[in-house]
Amino acid sequence: MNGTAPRRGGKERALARQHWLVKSEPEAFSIEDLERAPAHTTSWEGVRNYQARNFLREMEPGDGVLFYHSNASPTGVAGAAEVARAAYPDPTALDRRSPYFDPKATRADPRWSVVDLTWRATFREVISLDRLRQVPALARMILLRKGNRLSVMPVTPAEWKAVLGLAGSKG
DNA sequence: GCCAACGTTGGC
DNA sequence: GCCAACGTTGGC
Repeated sequence: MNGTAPRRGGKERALARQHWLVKSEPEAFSIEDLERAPAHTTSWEGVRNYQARNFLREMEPGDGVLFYHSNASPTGVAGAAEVARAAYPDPTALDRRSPYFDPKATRADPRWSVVDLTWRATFREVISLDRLRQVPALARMILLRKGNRLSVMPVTPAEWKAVLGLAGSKG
């Protein structure tokens, strides 16, 4: 008993994959861009909101991610991805030439995090906001709450299932 | 382009 | 610690 045995943070996390939604303006980075990226994978850079960052830090490899197009036509869920690598420091926060540079970030305290995401699917049609709002199972989705501006947010298993169901059906 | 909603900053 | 000013997000 040397007290160094690692404490697993609860079995529930090891058993249950979690689900998330990330937003992106397709003009900046779209689901098609992710599909075309090397190894279908990108690091999710530039999150500069603490609540969103904290969600990034909860992600684990294998978690499912809905990919949402904001400021688009139509705006809506455009595809799905998967967490490929858990959170690590966002290098763009320390890069003076990056639009995401944060003068308050330091190597000792980088402040911001990224995860790596791998493309899983591009939906044949974007599931529009209007469509999402019609689905009773999604009534409480964070995405649909008035005034919501989070760019990274959790999705319940039921919501995940419902959205993928819409993606698989004709709409 | 407009504007509501929200987060952050900074003066006090 | 309060809160007004400001900047940003994102739907329309």
